[in-house]
Amino acid sequence: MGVRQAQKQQSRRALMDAGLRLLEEQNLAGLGVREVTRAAGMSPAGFYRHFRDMADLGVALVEESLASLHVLVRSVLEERGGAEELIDRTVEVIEQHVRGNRAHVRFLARERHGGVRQVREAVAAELDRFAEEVGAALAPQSVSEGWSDEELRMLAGLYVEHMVSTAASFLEAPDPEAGRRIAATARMQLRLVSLGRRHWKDI
Amino acid sequence: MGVRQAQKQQSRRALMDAGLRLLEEQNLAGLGVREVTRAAGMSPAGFYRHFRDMADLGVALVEESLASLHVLVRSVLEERGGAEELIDRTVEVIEQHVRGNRAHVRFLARERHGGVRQVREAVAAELDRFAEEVGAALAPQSVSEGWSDEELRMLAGLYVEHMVSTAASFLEAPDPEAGRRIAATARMQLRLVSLGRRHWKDI
DNA sequence: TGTACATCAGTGAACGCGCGTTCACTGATGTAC
DNA sequence: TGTACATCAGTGAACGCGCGTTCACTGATGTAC
Repeated sequence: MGVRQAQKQQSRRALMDAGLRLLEEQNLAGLGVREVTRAAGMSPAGFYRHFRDMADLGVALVEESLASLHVLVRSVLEERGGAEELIDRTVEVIEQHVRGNRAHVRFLARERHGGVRQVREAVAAELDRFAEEVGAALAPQSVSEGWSDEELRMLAGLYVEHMVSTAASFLEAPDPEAGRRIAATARMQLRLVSLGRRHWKDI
Repeated sequence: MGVRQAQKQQSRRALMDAGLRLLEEQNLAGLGVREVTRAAGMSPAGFYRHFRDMADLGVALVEESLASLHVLVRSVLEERGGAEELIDRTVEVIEQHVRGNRAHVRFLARERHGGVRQVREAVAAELDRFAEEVGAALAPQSVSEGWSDEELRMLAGLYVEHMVSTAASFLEAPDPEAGRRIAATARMQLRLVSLGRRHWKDI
């Protein structure tokens, strides 16, 4: 990649970083081209060398945010161990991810039901893919014996939804103590779901 | 109430209705005073006879939206019957509520993690109150024997979170068939949680 | 009931401002020979 | 290596526009007697 390409890439990053930072306190729909370019140290017109409009930048941010979330989900699904350890590990990984990617997580929580259709749809489509992936990982487990595709999808959806809402809760935690309470609650909830899962086929 | 008061009330309603309608397609943070007054058939300056600013109108809408949700939650909690009927009834009530209050539900989903702090906090506080209320209703049930306050709060939180996410799903359903799928999934998820709940004290 | 005055919801004009987008441009980087 | 031209990321000025908010006002409603 030539110097010019590298510089362009750098400017694009600066715009996305500025956007991400500004979006911690406001909605994508309320974010302005001038605002972002100002924060990125660029002239307003320069924005258009990278994005068609703000929605376009939003979609780019969704892709980036969900890519890092994808890594997270995959890593949890690959873990092996007893139910209890898996639950502890899951909650721990969510908490760490939120800590390390506050802006991305906040952006997703905020724009998931936000005012920009393209962005909403991108988030929804990606969460569906997560659910599918989780479902595929649950299928071969012995506890899932006799489960239909529909039942697996239902369970996967419950897990994904729980992950999202737990991440959003961590985001709002005002202090470490609140974080610990959220983690404890999330672990109990996962334990309860796991129990229900084990007894699903008891008739 | 005199004629003048009644007319003022009517104008206030017109502003809130216009806001609610406009917020189906955008965020509160992106909504303008002129936009709302135009939609409500009032001059821009008239807005300030009713609200300090848009955030103020937002908080009024939260209160209204959550009042109707409160009625919903209460009605479900008061129902009596077998676990299976209660689950069916719960999902049915959620679906009906979304059908009859689309704009309010959408507003809540959108602004729960939206860009206006006051509004976010109002929603969070009210959802906490719901969870507490649900917890109080669960406590006396025989299945809850031996459950600590913490455990009851954890379960109540799971139910409230599930209600919110199910309502949001109904909102996005493009056709009746999708609605039926969402309802079926929600019922199964509640059944699974109910199973976990019954086996929570099995050691 | 009638009259004189007070209240105040809603108006219309005005303000200064920052917005998104366009344009011709500049000058560093890339390419062909 | 050097030269001549092409590309194109980023600039700075300009545009027209709708914004939030203020202000003095109007006229219907309310109140006191």
